[in-house]
Amino acid sequence: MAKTTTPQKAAAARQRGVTMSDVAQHAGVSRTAVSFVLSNRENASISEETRIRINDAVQALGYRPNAGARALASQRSDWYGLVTEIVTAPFAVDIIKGAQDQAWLDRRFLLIAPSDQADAVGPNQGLEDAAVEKLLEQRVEGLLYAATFHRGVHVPESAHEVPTVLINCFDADGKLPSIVPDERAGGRVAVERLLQAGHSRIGVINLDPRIPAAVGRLEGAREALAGAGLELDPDLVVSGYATADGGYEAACEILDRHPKNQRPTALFCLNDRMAMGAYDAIKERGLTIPGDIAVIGFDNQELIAAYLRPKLTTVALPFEKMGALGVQTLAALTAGQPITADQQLVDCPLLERSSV
Amino acid sequence: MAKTTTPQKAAAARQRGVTMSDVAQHAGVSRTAVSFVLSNRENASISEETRIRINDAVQALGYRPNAGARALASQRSDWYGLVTEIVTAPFAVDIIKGAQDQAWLDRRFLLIAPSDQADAVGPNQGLEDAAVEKLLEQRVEGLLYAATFHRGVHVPESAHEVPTVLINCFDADGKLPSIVPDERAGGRVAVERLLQAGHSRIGVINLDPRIPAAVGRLEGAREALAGAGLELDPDLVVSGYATADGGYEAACEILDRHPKNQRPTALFCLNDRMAMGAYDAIKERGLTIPGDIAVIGFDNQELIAAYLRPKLTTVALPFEKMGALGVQTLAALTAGQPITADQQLVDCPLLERSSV
DNA sequence: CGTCTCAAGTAACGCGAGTTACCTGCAGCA
DNA sequence: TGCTGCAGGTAACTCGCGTTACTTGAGACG
Repeated sequence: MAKTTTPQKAAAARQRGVTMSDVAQHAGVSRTAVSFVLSNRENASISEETRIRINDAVQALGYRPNAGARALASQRSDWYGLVTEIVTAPFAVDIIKGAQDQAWLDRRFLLIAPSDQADAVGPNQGLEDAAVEKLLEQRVEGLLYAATFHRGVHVPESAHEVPTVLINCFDADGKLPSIVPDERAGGRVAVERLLQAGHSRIGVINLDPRIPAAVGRLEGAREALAGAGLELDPDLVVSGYATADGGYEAACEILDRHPKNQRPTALFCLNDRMAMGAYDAIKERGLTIPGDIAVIGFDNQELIAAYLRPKLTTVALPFEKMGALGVQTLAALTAGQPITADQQLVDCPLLERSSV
Repeated sequence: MAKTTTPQKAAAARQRGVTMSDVAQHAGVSRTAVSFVLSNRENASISEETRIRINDAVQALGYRPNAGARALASQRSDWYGLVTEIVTAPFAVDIIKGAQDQAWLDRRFLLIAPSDQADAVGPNQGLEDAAVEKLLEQRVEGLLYAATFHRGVHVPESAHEVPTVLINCFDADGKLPSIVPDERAGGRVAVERLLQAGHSRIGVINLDPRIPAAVGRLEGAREALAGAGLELDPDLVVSGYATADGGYEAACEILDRHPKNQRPTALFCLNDRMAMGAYDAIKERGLTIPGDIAVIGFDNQELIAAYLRPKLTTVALPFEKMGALGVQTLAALTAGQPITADQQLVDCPLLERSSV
């Protein structure tokens, strides 16, 4: 914080763009010397005295390196590209946060390009060609692709020109490394929590059974039950739309289908929005949470989970961590690590609140 | 879509970096000619024939311009910097979306730099120096600063070196242009809607009365009432924390404070989270929405408003529009329009759902 | 037939840096 | 004295592209 620059001087100078040559002239040395000092060159022989003179000149003139010129000369850009539909469909924003923070730590820049393929199906699903093309024009050293929900995607050819890592989705063609949530472990931990609370009749409000999240979470639920010597009762599993209304309807069905004494005492909702609807169904019937019926969700959508009454116990999707891990993985790849199609599973931690 | 490049060839070539010179050589012309064709130069005299030859060469080699080099040579970068805490505190994400989309349309790139000043108070509130510095090193042509909630911010010196526009906040020093929601009009439209539905005893669940949002929205509410010859009853205004719990408590107070016949028949909640809590308070008392009590919110936080039962009628904060407008304003400034400290107000539209 | 003009294109410089190869002078050593 | 070696630098080339000034050849015109 030892800036001795007078703001006026510095500002005025910057307007016209202070270059290394200006600094060199001011310090009475060659531009090369300045370059050596600024890039902290190991084996450069610059006396302590001139090093100081140069640094002083930098301060005095308010010199600021030109990142573009540096990239051009050094053939390295310090930039990663992030293609994502998250900007378009604001869910899983924490992926961006995690990636941003990690990139910032690594002194790299994230160029974010929007993709609007969230709901696309068919040949063009996945990365958007135009976005990738634009990013490659910026000479990004690597690409990240982040999806709003866990699924398989197709990646365009050009993305293979630089190291690429998928976040919250995986390569349908099985060539690229990816970072995805460990849905199965998450489902297991959720149901284990319910078992631990003494529940044995557990209802499940399922998602569309074809998506990876549903498959994994349900599988995990089965494992947990099996661990307690129980089986998943098909009568207690109802699928619905992934919305509050869907959850409401599914919960109504589960609750009304059975006589009181065979009714489940706990509901595992495969996402928080459905849990939100389930709350309504339960309350409407004069039942209490968690007294009469315990509820556990999945996703940890803060706006819902933290604001429902009672607050919702849920399994969190590790968005931020996945984002950070994506950047770290990409860093390793750009540093020369061989590219494999590994799928890294990230833990989904249980968030205890008040609904169990 | 008439790409005739064979993927293999193009990809291989790109690896080593196809330059303009390569294209020139392939087409049998000078590099200058290629440059002229690619930049669509008005007064360049290039015959149709060679123009085609050059374009063919571009396709054949899979040439991709180097954005950095272009910026260096032309002294213009096509980049805007967006400094924001939204990445850190994912609210108002639609500002980013709006800005992104607009920038994309304008063929400009948005460099997003995180700031974590959301809750900072004091001298360092506002833009983060480091983020701005980093962006200026990238030679962005302008800066945007976006806040998660409407407030005054302080901007560091260096941000004044390039055109800067504030989104969802305003310059506490009164020097920079800004884009903010028209809170007052929003408050007015909300209460007018309630009046129109026949309500005359309207309760208000207020935010911290010191923040601009509260001031504006309440002012608007007063205007609407005045328009109907009514006044705001201080007994019907309760402030609370901007959370569901805060709204719950405030609603309880308003509802229980008065005998049944003097109880308000409608609640204007100054944000949706508080409305969420108010719902609970109302339902707990065996009252229905909107039958017994109408509720109107503010913010249009989709996850809440669209999933509450009944769905919440609310006034939307025009995040996306503000983002787009920010980029447009910045474009005008970088194009040479004089910089003024204008504060542009953006309309907050009413979103009719089912709670009124 | 000589000159002028214009279409069509090219050579060469500069943008702001990184990087390599080279230069200079002084100390040490035989 | 003459040679070597090294600390302390510098000149010059390069990155990929925009841009200005200049060249060349062919047709028009008097």
